[in-house]
Amino acid sequence: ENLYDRSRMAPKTPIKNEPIDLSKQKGCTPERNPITPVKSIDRPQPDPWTPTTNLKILVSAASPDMRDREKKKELFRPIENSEQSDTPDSLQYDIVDDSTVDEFEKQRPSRKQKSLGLLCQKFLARYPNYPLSTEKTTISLDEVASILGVERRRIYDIVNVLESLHLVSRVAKNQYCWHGRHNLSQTLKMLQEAGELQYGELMTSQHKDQDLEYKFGERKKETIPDSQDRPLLDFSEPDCNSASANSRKDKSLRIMSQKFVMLFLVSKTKIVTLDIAAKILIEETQDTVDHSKFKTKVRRLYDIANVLTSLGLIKKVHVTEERGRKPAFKWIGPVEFPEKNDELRGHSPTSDPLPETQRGTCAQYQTSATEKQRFTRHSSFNSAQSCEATRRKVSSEPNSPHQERQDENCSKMINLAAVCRQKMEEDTGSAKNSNISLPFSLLPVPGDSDFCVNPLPQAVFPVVQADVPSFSLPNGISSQASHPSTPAASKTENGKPTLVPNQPFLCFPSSSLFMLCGGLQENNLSEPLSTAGDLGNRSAEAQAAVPPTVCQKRSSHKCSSPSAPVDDEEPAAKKQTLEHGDLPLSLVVPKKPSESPKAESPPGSGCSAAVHLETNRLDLASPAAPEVAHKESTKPLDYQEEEKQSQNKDPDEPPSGNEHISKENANQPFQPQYLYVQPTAGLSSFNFLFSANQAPGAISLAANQLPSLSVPCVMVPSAALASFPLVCSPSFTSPLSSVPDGSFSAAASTNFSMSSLASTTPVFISTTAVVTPKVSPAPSVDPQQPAHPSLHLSPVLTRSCSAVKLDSPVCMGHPVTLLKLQQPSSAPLTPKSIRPAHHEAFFKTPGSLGDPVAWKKNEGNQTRNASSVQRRLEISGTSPD
DNA sequence: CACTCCCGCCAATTA
DNA sequence: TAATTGGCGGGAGTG
Repeated sequence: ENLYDRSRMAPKTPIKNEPIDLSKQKGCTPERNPITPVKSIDRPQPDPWTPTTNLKILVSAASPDMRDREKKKELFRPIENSEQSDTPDSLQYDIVDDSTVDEFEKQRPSRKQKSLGLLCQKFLARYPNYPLSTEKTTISLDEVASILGVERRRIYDIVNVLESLHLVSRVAKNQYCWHGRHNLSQTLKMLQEAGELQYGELMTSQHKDQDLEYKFGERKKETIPDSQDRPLLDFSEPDCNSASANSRKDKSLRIMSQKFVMLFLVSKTKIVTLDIAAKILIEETQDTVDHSKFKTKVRRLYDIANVLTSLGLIKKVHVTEERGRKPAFKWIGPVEFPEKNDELRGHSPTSDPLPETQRGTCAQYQTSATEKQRFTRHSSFNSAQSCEATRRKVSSEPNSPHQERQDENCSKMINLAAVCRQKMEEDTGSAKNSNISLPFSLLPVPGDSDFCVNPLPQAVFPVVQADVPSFSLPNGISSQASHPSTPAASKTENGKPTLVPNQPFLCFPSSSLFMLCGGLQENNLSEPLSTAGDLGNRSAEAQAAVPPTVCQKRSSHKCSSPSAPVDDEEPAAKKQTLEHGDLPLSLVVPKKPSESPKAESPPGSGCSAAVHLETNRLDLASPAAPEVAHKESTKPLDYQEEEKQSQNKDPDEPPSGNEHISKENANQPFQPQYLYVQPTAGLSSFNFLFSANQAPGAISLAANQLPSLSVPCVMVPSAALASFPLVCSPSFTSPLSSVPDGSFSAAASTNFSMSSLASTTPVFISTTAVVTPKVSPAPSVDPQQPAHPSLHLSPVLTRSCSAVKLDSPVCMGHPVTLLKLQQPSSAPLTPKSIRPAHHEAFFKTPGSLGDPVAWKKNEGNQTRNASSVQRRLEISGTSPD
């Protein structure tokens, strides 16, 4: 039949047919006519664009076989078209000339030419990215299929994915409506939100998965089945199923596509490997994990990926893991959706103006985490629902099962996420660990196209690759609460560091930095110390100060804490937040009452303290990224904090001073953020990372017990460490700390720094340490000075920087800079040599985090010196849970 | 051999 | 019941 048409057509319309046009247009973005569909109809076939076509026809005529082939798949034409676009016409011509047969064969589209991605491009080329609102472009599947010369089945593949992104909607049978990308950002935003909810945990830990994999490595793979086995998975699905029997739809490519996109949006690295995605999706499905299932999922993912690639949202990359190179896709689409982000952040420089709607969303976010979640869910779904409603049953009522489905999906997703998480945890060994790990997970950011990540087994974390331009994390990823506190300032563009709100880390493009840190809390303090000890560099004292015991305690705390709060719905929200927070913090939030006593100070005080801390952080950051300051300024830290507190409190019991506080701390802190300060004038050679968040309280406990130090900051001379950047951990505040906070006394910091300097490591730094009131080395510290959060910050920083800078002999000879962060006492750390191990170590964290204890022990062992520093950081990250 | 992923059977849905 | 959708996995093309 086709042949017929073609033959006829060809002659007729040698014109440029759509197909051809399409191919070319696509690049451009065909806005040409919205109406597209019509045309296709008009011209049944695309025709022969080029002489080739005619030739082909001739050829086909000549050889029946050929003809058959052609017929078989109309591909013929379309293919040719594609080919033309792809390949020089000359080839075709030549071929023709030579021999019909050969030519034919050659012409015969290669597999690539028939690829879904190419097909999709052609498809997309037909429609304008941003159609006029007025025009309503309808798409006739049959028509398109014929035009493109493919079977309908293929068109479904494309349309389903596009539909998942709301680029099209189904209007009626065989008819879709083209919307273009007008709503794409919104859709992505929704997906991001939904993804955060669903996968946030996971994703935050996305790496986790990877990490887990890494860590557990093979084992895990083996385990995969295990994971599948898990009931969790199962139940998750049930929901889905129960919700609706749309099993079929649930599995739909459409949903998979959305989930897949969510993974990207939630992923810090923006890179998702196929196998991980497949696992996650499978989990959701709860399917038993057979290999076959996995394979099937992967196939589907390729299908989806091809379409997304055509949309320019992702690109293929490879991630090198221990196991080897794995196919992965990197998100290259918009990461931030201005709308919301802006609000959340305050205003991000990068933000684009966006629709009001988004804003609204933002507002909600602010409202409360819980609400936010809901909101997101709804919003996303609603939109989806609406779409669906529209789509499938136009005739029938709006609320179609579809909606339900989606809702279900959402729930599923959530479940899945939970499940996954659990699994992860289990895999990890302990939930705690897993959680912990999550926070850290940074994936290496791929630079460009080929970015390869070398995952170290240990280093889960990633090493951030310098090249990575910038990646910013989605704001809300893990815990919303956190964000607010740190509005992230992301400057990706310049290579400046990006702050990610929730993220514990900031990535800097510059190669020199690495960072790491987890949340910090007392743990941090303690651990770091220990680690430091490991390093050996650092002052023994400091190390000594840090008692391993503390760590343990922490761990215990963690455990307890997690259990407590999470449960209710709110809790759910909270949970997430908490967990996230915790996780990142990783290590533990100590809960000891005893410790806390100081911390115990009334929650309020704690809060204040926290605030201060944050402020401080901000300050630090500010220099580097002014915007941050702005943001903060915009939003008072206090405010944020308060929110957090409130949230925290709710779940917990407010009164319990110690624990409560600790929790709060944990929560807040968990998102340790680091600010990267670019070397400013003064600091020429150093790069600093500051941890942005710290839990104010976190330290507190430690402090009490541990007199010692926390190392708030570490500075590393960039030169020396070429590869290293500095990391500073901000101060932690514990309740106690709060006092100290106030003071940014330089003296204290200074002292530390000095000590620290001793360490071999070139790096150095510390600043504020947490001072224990008692022990604090630097008595001088002012307990209270500080305090004003936002305000202070910037000034402080500047001050500190300038003031502090020293050339310290200590460091490798490099001048050392001290940062004073805040607080009184500080313990200096030493990052030791950092280098080698460090990456790994850091990365590992997650895994290692998994076992805090282990870590501690390890630390004791100090097997890895380098890592120690990292570890610390990591440690700090611990979460109470 | 591993990675991709095309192809189309055939079941689930819809008309 | 027929047509439309779309899950699914065999197995082919590529590197």
